[in-house]
This record gives sequence, structure tokens and C-alpha cells, in this order.
Amino acid sequence: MDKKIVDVARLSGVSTATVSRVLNNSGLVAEKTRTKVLQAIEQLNYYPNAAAKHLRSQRTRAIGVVVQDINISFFSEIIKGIQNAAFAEQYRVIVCDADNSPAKELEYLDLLLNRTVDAMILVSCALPDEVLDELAAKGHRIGLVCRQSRNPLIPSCITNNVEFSAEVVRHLAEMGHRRIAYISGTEGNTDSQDRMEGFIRSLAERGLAFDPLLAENGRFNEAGGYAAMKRLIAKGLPFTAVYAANDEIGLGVYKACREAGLRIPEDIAVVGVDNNRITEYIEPAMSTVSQPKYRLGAELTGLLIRRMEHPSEEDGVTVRVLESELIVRKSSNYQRD
Amino acid sequence: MDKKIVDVARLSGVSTATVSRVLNNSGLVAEKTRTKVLQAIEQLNYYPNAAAKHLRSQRTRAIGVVVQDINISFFSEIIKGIQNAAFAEQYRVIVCDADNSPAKELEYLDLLLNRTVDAMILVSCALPDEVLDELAAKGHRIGLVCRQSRNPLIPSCITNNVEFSAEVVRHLAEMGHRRIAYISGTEGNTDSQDRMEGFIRSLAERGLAFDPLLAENGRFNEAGGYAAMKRLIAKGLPFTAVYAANDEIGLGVYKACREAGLRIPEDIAVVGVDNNRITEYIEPAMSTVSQPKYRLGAELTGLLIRRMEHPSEEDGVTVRVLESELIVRKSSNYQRD
DNA sequence: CTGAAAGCGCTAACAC
DNA sequence: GTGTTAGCGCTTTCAG
Repeated sequence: MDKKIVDVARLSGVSTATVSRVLNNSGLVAEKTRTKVLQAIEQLNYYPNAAAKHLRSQRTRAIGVVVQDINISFFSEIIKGIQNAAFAEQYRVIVCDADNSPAKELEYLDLLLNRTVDAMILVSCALPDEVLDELAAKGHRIGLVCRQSRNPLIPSCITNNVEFSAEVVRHLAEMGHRRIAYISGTEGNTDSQDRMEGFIRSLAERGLAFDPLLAENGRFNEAGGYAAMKRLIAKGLPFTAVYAANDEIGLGVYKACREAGLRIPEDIAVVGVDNNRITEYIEPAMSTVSQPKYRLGAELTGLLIRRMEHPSEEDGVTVRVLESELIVRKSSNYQRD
Repeated sequence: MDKKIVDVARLSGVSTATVSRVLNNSGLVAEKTRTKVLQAIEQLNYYPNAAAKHLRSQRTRAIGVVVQDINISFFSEIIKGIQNAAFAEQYRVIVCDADNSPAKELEYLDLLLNRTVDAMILVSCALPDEVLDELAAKGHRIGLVCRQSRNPLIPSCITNNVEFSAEVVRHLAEMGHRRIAYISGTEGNTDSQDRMEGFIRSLAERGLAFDPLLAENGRFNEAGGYAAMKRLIAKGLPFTAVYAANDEIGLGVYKACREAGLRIPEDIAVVGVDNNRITEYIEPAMSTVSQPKYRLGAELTGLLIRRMEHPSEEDGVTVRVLESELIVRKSSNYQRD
């Protein structure tokens, strides 16, 4: 059987309260007593029981992170940011891989409801606003990465989607492109929507009309990008560049181009988003937008923890927007006439 | 304040014991009573408090997984296997990313000691056997993936490293290679050692001498592989193929070859291990060994849970070895004279 | 089939 | 500085 706090108390000849004080550095304890207790703890190889602690203190110092797919490097980098920021504040992180199942995503919220975690961070979450608002209203702590909430109870951290999309358009326009297709991500994803918005607005600013026929849905994955690009090609409309809502879609575009005998970048320029490692290794290297993934997670976590520890200052910033950087590589680095 | 079990009991006019029985489907409860209780639960929006449950029942139905780096797809696939197998048995998985720090890896064992989890799965763990044996002796449940333990208390699941390495040698020999270099992984890693053993033994069986000068350490990452390949080239010894202990090392070899003006596969053949997605996308596509990552995690988890639930049958298999498959791609698909 | 009550291991008043 | 003690919310004998 495991040792308990009374065992330590008995061995060191003090009360359980004193042992608890030593354990948590709370209250005053004479140096001599502290030493005695520490020795007993060592000698008995005592470990505090987490469940009892949690039950008594009504907090766990654990933060849950729900992620669509742990195997996508974009997400795992964000997790690292969350994790390190949390550790710095003595919080533990519980990573929950929803394995691309929205149902599982919901299931994990249970951890919040049953108090296994003190707060939950949802990365690129697709749940309707109402669900999140209701949770927040009930006093549950939620934070959002890659999705914005105008609910002041829900801090969020996103990237400057609109701005960097304008940057992409600027770049492509400079390379001589006039008709640019957009392949979007998952239906309803705010990142994808913002990118599209930035794209369209920026086209307009340059007097380039946005042709709705040149927009397709690519579901944020390679297969979706492939199918979308095939549909675009099939339409027979002229276009010379593709802005893909993420790199996976871009990879699908590569595949479709290869099959259709279209050369990148000579016939079609491609720009993705995320700076997935593959974009550097593939031939031709893919232009992309590098988002501060790690910081996305770290900053949100800082915000969230601050709010948990100082509920008084519930005002202040709730949405943090981080800058991203366009990386031009071979796939779009070709000047047209 | 959250609702508690007494609130449900009061509202439904029964005792807390009965509510508990309904909640856990334990003991007999009249259908009518059950309905009443369920209604009350619904009405109050009651959620059982996990900490109280854990404290009382002395188990958490949670399994921890410690992984060097969550951002390495080889590991995240294993996690998925673990996760799904665990879910099927109503266990929850807590993913712990050690972020490449051995210290953090150790730190996470705390979750086991303080009973936050019922068991811990260590993926490709580098801790000394003594540490693991001691934990197991104290009654803690541990499982190993990608590392073997001869301790019957510690189930483990590995791949057939020796055998598939022989397969790699066979393939390279058939393509006409006589002098093959080996670049190993992290010092002390059993996977890497087994691969080297299979490599050497297989060379011997074919009457090909193993030249110790053609072995270098590549630390399982691209930078390590790059440096190792540079050292190999610098030696000026003849060799026509490289067997890299994993794909990352292989990528480093690619880079070194590019710089040295060596063509793959004409001058140097390369074979990696892991079937990292990049190997398919890089030019030339890299030959590699596909390991059953998902199953590696899933099978071990099954073993582990079975032992937790039926401690009586502590005998039976403790080590499971899974088959892998050599995938020949362009990087080694070139017949030499 | 249901209820009463003990207690899981810990912390935090409160008293001294 | 230190000890006593009342719970945190739940499950589980043991009675009935």
C-alpha cells in the first residue's frame, strides 16, 4: 500500500497539517521541523495522492488541449507552445487527440465538466459558438487557438490571416498573375474564411476581379486539394496561380498538376500556408506562409492562466493576433510576361 | 457551484448510494428508480466529480504516454494506436510530450507515482532498466513500445528490427552493393542496436565483411545523419550504399550527397527506416522500412490493459514482435554492374 | 431493491 | 509554530 500523509506525520512526530505545510510551502514551519519531515518523506518514499489533493483543493493545475489530429505538425508545434508555457506556470498539460472525429472533440469537453482539468484549450475548434459560450457562462475556462471568439470570457490567439493573404496576393500580382484561384479549407473554419476574405479584398484593391468560379473547397487535406484542383482544371477557365488555404491542399494541387501535365511554376504558381516541412523538400519547393505556431500556443496559454489566477482583471486583451511571414520559394518564383 | 450526487439524490427522492449505482451500472436498481434518477441527473445537469471518484475508487482509468517528441510522426502514429486501443476499453489517455528532454521524461513518471494514471506507456524510452524494474517491483504498471524488457512485469511491443535489417541487406546485395555503410541512431537505443546487429549478421551470412569504419552515429535526426555522412565521405573509403537507422538520418545523407555531388541512387543508394511521409515526396523517393506504428501502440496497450484487469494471469506473452515491410523506392532501385 | 454511514488522502480553518 | 478536525464528493459494505 502507498504511504499516506499520516505515515509521514507519525514517523516525523508531527501532525498531518505540518506535513502538508512542508509539502506545499504554505504557512510557517520551523526549519528543524521541516528537515525532520523532509527526511521522513524521503525515508518512506512518500508521494502525495493527486486525487485527494484535487478533491480537497478543487483544482488540478492541469490544462487540457483538444486537437483534431496530433499527427499534423502544425498542431503538434502549437501543443509544444502550450505545454512549455503551462509548465512555466506549474501547470500540467493533458493532450487530447480527437483523431479527426468531431464527436471525440466534444467528448473531451467532459474533462472540463468533470473537473479533471482546470481549463481547456481548443485548437482550431469547429464547435458552434453557442456551445462555447454556454460553457464559459457556466464558469468553465476555455481558450481558443486559431479561432477567434468575441466572448470576453474566452481568450483566443490567432494569426493575421487577412493581412498575410493580402501579402500573398501582392506577391503573386508582382509575379504577373492576374487570375488566381483560391482553394479553401474545412467548411466554416474561421482561418480559412479570413484568408479568403483577405484574398478577395486584396484582389479588389488591385483592380483584379475575384472570379467565384475560381474558388473551390479543399478541406485542408491533400485529397481535398487534389480534387479541388481537378475541378478547377476541368472548368477550362484560365488561371495561372493557386492560393491554397494550407500546404496539404497545396500538395494535392501538385499532384493534380503533375497528372495534368502542368508545370509548377511555369504554368501554375502555387502558394500554401503553414510552412509544413514537406514544402521544403518537395520539388519544386513550395512557397508558403510561416505562422508562429509555437507562439500561438504559448501566448494563448499565458493569457488563459493569467485569467485563471487573477479573475479580478477579467478585462484586458482577450484576442491576440500574431504576425506571419510569407516565404517565397520556387513554386511561385517565376516572372510571367 | 457544481451539483453533487446528493443533489441528484434529493431531487429524485432516493439515496446517494442508489444514484451511484445508476451512474455506474453497478448493483440492481428498479427500472422505475433508474428512470427517476436519470431524469434528475439530466435536469440538474449533473457531472460526477472525477477527483472524488478517483480518490474513492483508487483508480483513474487513465493511461499516461510519454513520448520524446510529439512532433515526430512516427511517435504520433503510435500514440493514435495507443489512444484508440485504450478508448475501446474505456480508458483515457494522457499524452506527455517530453520535448526531447530526458529530464522531462523522468518528471512525467510522477503521474504514475501520484496516481494520476493507472499505468504508463513509455515510447522508445531511454531510461536505464533499473529504473523501470524498480517501478514495476513497487507495483506500478509500465508498458514499453519500441523497447524490449525481459522483466515479465513489463509488457513490451517492438518490431522485427533484426529481420528487416537482413531484408535491407538482401535487397542492397541484390542490387550489386558490396560495401554498405550503417548510420546508427541514438547511443544506446535498442532499436538502433538491433538494426545494426541484423545488418552485421546478414552481411556475414553473405560473406560480405562488415567494415567498422563504415559505421557512424547519426543520432536519429537529420543533422546527425548529415554530419555522419560527411564523416563517411571524408574517410575516403569506398562504399556504394548507406543503411540509415531512420529516415531522418537518410534525409541528412541526401543533403550531404547533394553537397558532395554524389548522385542518388547512381553513386550512392540510400535506405531509411520509418516510412516518414517525406520519403515519398522527396526527389528521389527514399527506400525505407514501413513499421506498423499504429499497431505497435495498439497491441501494447491491449497487453497492458489485459494485465491490469486480470492480474491473475500475469504469465503469458510479455513481448510482442510485429513484422515490418521493406519499401523499395528510387533511392536504392538501381542495379550496379 | 434501497438506505445509512464509513472513509478514500488531503488541506485549511481555528485553536492553542 | 504546530495540532485538531471538519469536510471535499464519491463508492461500497452492511443492514434491512
